[in-house]
Amino acid sequence: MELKEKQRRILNVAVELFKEKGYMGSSVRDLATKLNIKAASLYAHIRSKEEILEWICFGIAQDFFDELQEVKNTNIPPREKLNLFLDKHLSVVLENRDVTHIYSNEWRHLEERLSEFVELRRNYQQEVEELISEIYQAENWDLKSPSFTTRFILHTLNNSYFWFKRNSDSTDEIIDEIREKILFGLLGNQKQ
Amino acid sequence: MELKEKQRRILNVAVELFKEKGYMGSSVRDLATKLNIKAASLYAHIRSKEEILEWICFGIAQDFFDELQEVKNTNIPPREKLNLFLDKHLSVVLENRDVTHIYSNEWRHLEERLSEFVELRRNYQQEVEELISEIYQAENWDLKSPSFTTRFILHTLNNSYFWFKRNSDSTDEIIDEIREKILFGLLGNQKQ
DNA sequence: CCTACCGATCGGTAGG
DNA sequence: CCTACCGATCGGTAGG
Repeated sequence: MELKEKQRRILNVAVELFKEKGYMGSSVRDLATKLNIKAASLYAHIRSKEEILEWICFGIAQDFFDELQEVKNTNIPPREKLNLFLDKHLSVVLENRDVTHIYSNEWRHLEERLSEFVELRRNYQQEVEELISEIYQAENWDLKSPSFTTRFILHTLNNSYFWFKRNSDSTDEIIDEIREKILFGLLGNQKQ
Repeated sequence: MELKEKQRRILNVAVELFKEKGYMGSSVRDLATKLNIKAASLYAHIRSKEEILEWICFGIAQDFFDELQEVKNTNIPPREKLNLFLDKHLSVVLENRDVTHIYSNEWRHLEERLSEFVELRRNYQQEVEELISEIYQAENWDLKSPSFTTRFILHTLNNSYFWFKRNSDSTDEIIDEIREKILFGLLGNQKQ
């Protein structure tokens, strides 16, 4: 999925548009207008509207996979590995908020490559579940339902950008705050 | 917003449809087909497609408000009040998963009553924030950022149905599990 | 509840 | 990159 410069520009503008109006609520004419060209001219660079959605969904999915591989290849204690995974996944999310949002909410409008995408996501979830299980086992923590816990983690990470109104804090501070909430919840780190 | 029986049936079928295809991805013809009537016949019961979205979004918003009022009017210790709020809000969510999903993700497609909806939601968030602040103050817990914490709570509650693949557990068990995750996170209740 | 129909807009193609 | 245009579908109305 090597994109040319023009395609990259289309992608970026489309992300903005889809984020604002949703994929189904955005027309190729809307997109063309934002790019200061006519709708028909888009088709010199894209096969279809859906192809742009594929760029978005499969691109960020690949980023998540890459980051996971890095974590798995690192040789550090389990508890640090958990933190590293949370931090790395969060970095990808926070550096690609709009893309992550579209990835999370518009993937079902993929048609041609829908089943491929669903399987990719299932694989990712499966691999994260394995990582989590290993960590819990090594630390002797109690893991009631690995798949429930994995979905909790991924969904919470993928939507954490919603908790912020604006970018007043630095990304590192945001990551710290979210990691603490996920690990210890509302009260887990309160002196009760 | 008193709905007649026919309207209630339209509402229920629309919720199913919007959940599956999204509001913008659902046509009034799709909806009519599911109801075994012609698209034009719908307009004897609805003013517009948007009106159905209004029923969904404002209806569940009212449910959330009602539940919050009940919690506020109850005279119990602060810590129990927090649990009660979490349980009550979760009940509404879990008993109305599809409606909550549409409320969370499709509200921006309201046009006529968009600003009214946005204000209603801001008010709700504000009232929850007050409740949370009172509870933290009474318990002498540390509340760094009330509005961050409130958004964390609401967003986590509103999306918790995603963590479950199927309805194998009873709702009460689900509520317990989610409440624990929100209060104590992944590790807060582990013997470390 | 239906048939018949409206203007607007959709994603996309032909041809330059 | 454009103009010109395609058939399909959109939300919705008229009239019964």
